[in-house]
Amino acid sequence: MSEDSAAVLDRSATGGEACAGGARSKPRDRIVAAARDMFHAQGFRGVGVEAIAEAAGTNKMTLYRHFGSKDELIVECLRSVFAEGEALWAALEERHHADPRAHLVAWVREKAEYVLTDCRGCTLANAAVEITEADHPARRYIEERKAAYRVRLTALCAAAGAAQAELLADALSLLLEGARVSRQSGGMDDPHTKFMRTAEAMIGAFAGR
Amino acid sequence: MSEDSAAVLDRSATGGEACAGGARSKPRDRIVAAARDMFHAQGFRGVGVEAIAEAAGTNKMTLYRHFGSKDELIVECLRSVFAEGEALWAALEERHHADPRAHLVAWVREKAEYVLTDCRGCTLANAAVEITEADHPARRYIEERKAAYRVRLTALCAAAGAAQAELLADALSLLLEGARVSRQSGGMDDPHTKFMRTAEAMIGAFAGR
DNA sequence: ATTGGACGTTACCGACCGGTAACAACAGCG
DNA sequence: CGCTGTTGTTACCGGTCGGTAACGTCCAAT
Repeated sequence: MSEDSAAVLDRSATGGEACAGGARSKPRDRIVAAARDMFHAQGFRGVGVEAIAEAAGTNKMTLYRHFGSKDELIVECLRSVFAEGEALWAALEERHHADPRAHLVAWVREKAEYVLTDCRGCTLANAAVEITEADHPARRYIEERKAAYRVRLTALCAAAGAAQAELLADALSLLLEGARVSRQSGGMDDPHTKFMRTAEAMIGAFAGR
Repeated sequence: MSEDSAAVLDRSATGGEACAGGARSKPRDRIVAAARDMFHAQGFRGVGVEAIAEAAGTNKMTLYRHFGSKDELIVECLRSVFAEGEALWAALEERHHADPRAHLVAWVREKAEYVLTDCRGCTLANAAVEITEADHPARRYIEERKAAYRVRLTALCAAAGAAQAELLADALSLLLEGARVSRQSGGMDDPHTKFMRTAEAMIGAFAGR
């Protein structure tokens, strides 16, 4: 009952690089990997640091040697999540750098698939819902990143020839965020389908066909 | 520091009836009223029963005489929130019973104003995000109510002459849910404005003009 | 006036949580 | 080899939380 979940999630947390041999990744990386999963699945307030350390195959003391507090660990997890999103965006950009409109609908498709796969929504948005302390460091970070994401999506919509790029970008954001939260609260079958259909219809309406 | 917040929220929690004289409403009603506010503002896991009882001008023991557990109280609060939504819907229906399309855009307007006013989103959806236990009684309730709300909105869209009533209803739901959560995570100025503009444009596209 | 039921008050319980101290084991590296 | 920095282990602290027991108080109905 003690070490049954140790080396299970021995992923390399830096990206997709293989960790040579049977060598475990460094404790810090395992901690943020485990914390990301558990925070996402059970909520930030629903997971204790001890459980995180155990799931990461280490212990609480080591965790606190790398992160000054649970709140710092939370912020680091959000950073990690956002970085992953950045990587996905960069991949899309590279694949469709010549055709912004194709980039945009590829983005919609990807997000739709993500909504289909994961039933616990956007970690950033969930954090905003769950972390209510106004001065929590995670709040500032979330706002920054959501804003940054918005200007990028707006730029893409503009590049795709949208009539009102900002309005289209915001509408798409609303739809996506709504699809993710609707997935959690039930009451709608296949929100990702509805998201994709409406989003693509919207792109068609704003950016010609 | 002890009884400074006692008789402050002495609202009659049954609706709009005036409570005659200076008579306080019953403890049970004050408890759910206080709990609703605090859960909404600070999250379900972020508020303790003792704080709720104190804010309601009573004490923990009385709270547990009315509610078997904190989880039961949570469900009761969700029930109360939903009942309030029902009342608002009924009022709209009565005012626009002859014109479903007017009813629909009035609904959009009302929700837009709500998004503008309240910065902590939909209590039902927040609960779905925050309460991660799969077997929590609140989960079942949320799913039921969201589903019920959906069939009603779909019926309204159909009555308003929408081409694809279900798709329109779901799209509006996505937009609304997205607007509410976007209000919390920042990154967008005036989500309610964007919600109203896109929603009305959508109604126009689906239900003629 | 008596009674019964709802409410208030205090104290308490066990469990958990975030965070820390102290010390042992272990690596790599000169 | 010895040294240094990272990790593992255990035990502990204060605080908070959900929930309960026991008893006192008040009011309303009979």
